[in-house]
Amino acid sequence: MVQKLTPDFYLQGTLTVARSLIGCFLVRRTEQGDIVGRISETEGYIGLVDKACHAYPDKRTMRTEPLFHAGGIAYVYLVYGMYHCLNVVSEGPDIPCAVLIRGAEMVKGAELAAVNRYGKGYETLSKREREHLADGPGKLCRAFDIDKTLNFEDLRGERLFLCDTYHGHIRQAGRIEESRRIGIDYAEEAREFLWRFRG
DNA sequence: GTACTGATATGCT
DNA sequence: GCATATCAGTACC
Repeated sequence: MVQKLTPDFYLQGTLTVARSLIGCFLVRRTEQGDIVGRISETEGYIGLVDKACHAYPDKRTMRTEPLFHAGGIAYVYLVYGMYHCLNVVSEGPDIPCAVLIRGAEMVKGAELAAVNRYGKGYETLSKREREHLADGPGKLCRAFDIDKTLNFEDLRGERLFLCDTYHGHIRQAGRIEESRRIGIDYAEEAREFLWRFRG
């Protein structure tokens, strides 16, 4: 059975959501089957106080629009002209914030993920390739076939959703490590915030 | 394992 | 024009 995260889950504080997402399952439902990963790394971004957030300080543009919606939808954007990043929008409407999904461990659909990432079957991957299928935000989006067509997508929908139980797999999170976020050296004091979670 | 480099498109000054 | 919530490849150790 599959237990999707409830609407209330996404309305909690961003850092609570970021922390609670560790161990949850990200499901990408495609015509060929489900691609499923256990979320292992997240980062919180809080628009009103966080210079690293695209919506700082309360900056509402076409790009940041999803961040201003109520929690529970996807914010997908392009970085460095090449890679997509998936965020889970959190908290209520008009409070721009989200959780970046930075990495996942494959649970199901590794074959599909291998084709998406490397254009070849899982069995033909090197050990190195197998271990890095979705261990970064850009890699995860490639593996899960996530691009801007999923921007604004309802995360309780059919194409992309989050759950804490997926057919016998149950959320497990032991100790969760907090650390500084990655790739935001421009963000002054916000660099120091311990808003990255791993577990 | 770390260090460096180049590729690339979009959103904003 | 310029900066960017990244990655793969290479060269090391």
